[in-house]
Amino acid sequence: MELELSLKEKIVKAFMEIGLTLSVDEIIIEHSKDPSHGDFATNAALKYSKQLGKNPRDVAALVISHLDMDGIEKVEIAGPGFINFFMKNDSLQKTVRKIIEEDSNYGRGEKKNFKINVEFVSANPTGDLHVGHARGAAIGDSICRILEYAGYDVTREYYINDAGSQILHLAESILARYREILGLPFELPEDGYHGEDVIQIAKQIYEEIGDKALSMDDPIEYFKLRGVELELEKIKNDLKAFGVHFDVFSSEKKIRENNAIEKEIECLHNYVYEDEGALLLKTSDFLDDKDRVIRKSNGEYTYYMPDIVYHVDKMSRGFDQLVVVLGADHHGYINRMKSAMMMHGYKPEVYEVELIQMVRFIKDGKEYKASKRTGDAITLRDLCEEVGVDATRYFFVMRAASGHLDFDMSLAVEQSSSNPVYYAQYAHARLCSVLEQGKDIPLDINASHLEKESEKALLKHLSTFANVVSDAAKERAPYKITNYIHDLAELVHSFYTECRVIDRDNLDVSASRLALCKASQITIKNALTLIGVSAPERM
RNA sequence: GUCCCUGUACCUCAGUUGGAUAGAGGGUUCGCCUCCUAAGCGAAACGUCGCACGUUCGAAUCGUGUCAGGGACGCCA
Repeated sequence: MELELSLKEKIVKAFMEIGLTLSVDEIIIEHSKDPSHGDFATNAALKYSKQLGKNPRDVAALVISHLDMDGIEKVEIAGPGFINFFMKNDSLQKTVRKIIEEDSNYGRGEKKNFKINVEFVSANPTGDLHVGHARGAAIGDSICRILEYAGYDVTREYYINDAGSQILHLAESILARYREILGLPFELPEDGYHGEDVIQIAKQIYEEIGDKALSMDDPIEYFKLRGVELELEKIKNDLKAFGVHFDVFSSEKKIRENNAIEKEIECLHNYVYEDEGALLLKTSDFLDDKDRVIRKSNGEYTYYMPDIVYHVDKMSRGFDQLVVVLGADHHGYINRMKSAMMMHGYKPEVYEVELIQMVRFIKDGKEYKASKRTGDAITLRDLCEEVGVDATRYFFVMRAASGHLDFDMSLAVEQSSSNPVYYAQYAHARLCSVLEQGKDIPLDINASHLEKESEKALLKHLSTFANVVSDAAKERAPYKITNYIHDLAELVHSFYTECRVIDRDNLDVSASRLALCKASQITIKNALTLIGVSAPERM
């Protein structure tokens, strides 16, 4: 069993015996930074002394007198009433066996039977994915990996806006380029897409069908369809190269079929009213500061309307929770959608938005704006080529999503300790190398010969992995994983420097240290996998 | 004007949901390879946690006010 959890249960039990019922979640275990404060500490005596009507130090003494000391070396009361726990070595050492036995499942949470739909990227299929999408992809995908690992059922979903006016502009732009290829007079639409990719798509369509589009009844409809397909194909390829896949692609066009929008309006009729020829939804009855237009006076629906249908559809597919990763400019949109969900009787919490803040690129100390190749905004493909997938993913998730991110491109390609990606990967490669060289020595999975401070510090950190995963999942915070990875790599490097692992004259110690190496290697790899970064065996 | 986010070392950011002497990386300075990967380790310097009250045993963390920066507020998506 998890070291911390069993400790929490012991504390709960002790409190129960002195007359206070607590749940395990209410107990906070801290990892002491100062070794003289023990391995773990709790503030529970301070926190609940008032409820017991005693002073904190007395409560601490009482708790200790009722504490099950199995696995605990000694306990101290410190300061105003902290309880410090000094664990027996063997209880820490048990984590080594646990990690090696569970291997690639170490840190995995129990099945929660809780279905979460995570929608991310959802870029319009009208061009390449740019930086904003890239960070959304890295964070969204990492959140999914972490949630799955923590035991949730996760569906990764991409919403394709394939019905709006921007798709019309795309089709018109492709048609213009198509006519250009055929040597016919053409005119690029003002709101069109003027990029190189549109020319490529026109070329491909010409290769597929020759000049047949000219004789079609409705060539625009064809170009819409094929254009979206081809743009989407490129997006999928870029995402695949970035290590991101989706379970479900939902199409706005499909959502609009079968009068679904009209039915939805009928369903919401209690909250719909007309004003100056437009149709509005009374979102201000809920969380919004004003009502929102759902159908313009010219009869067209605003984007908001199919979005409502789409999210109601998601809920009808049986999810307990919807998570949507959006750019920070969509901030005003959240309460609008929550309001619509509430009209359907859902709690507002089921619709949860993770806002992604802007990324600023720094190169050679200066802000860096444009892509080398196209002169336009930096694309996901540019990043994969210039910086590489591992570094890009690591950098994108290493800060809280809600914060602005400075992406130092010079640092990201640097192969040194300054670069956090290589720092972590190097730790993994080093461990692999040692394990390879000591492969003839049988591992001591009881890790019975670990005494040094650096060994114990490493062990302690390894034992907290599952807690970190669970926390990162609840908070939708992949950066907590990168923080964990960094700390782990640091401890590994310290241990490696202080402790000679392979020592043919001292095989007992070597066997224990190799087991510790194996456990560390597994944990680093599992953690890196959670953010989609590779764990190389050699560097 | 209304609402949201941010304010911690020279720079970029953590800070375990209110805990013990506020941390890490970059940058700067110094030391460490005859030995498992020096893509590494160790040490030094760097702080009014924007500011002021309040809540309590205890505040970077919670509340109120205030200052500064960014963003959102369309019959756009």
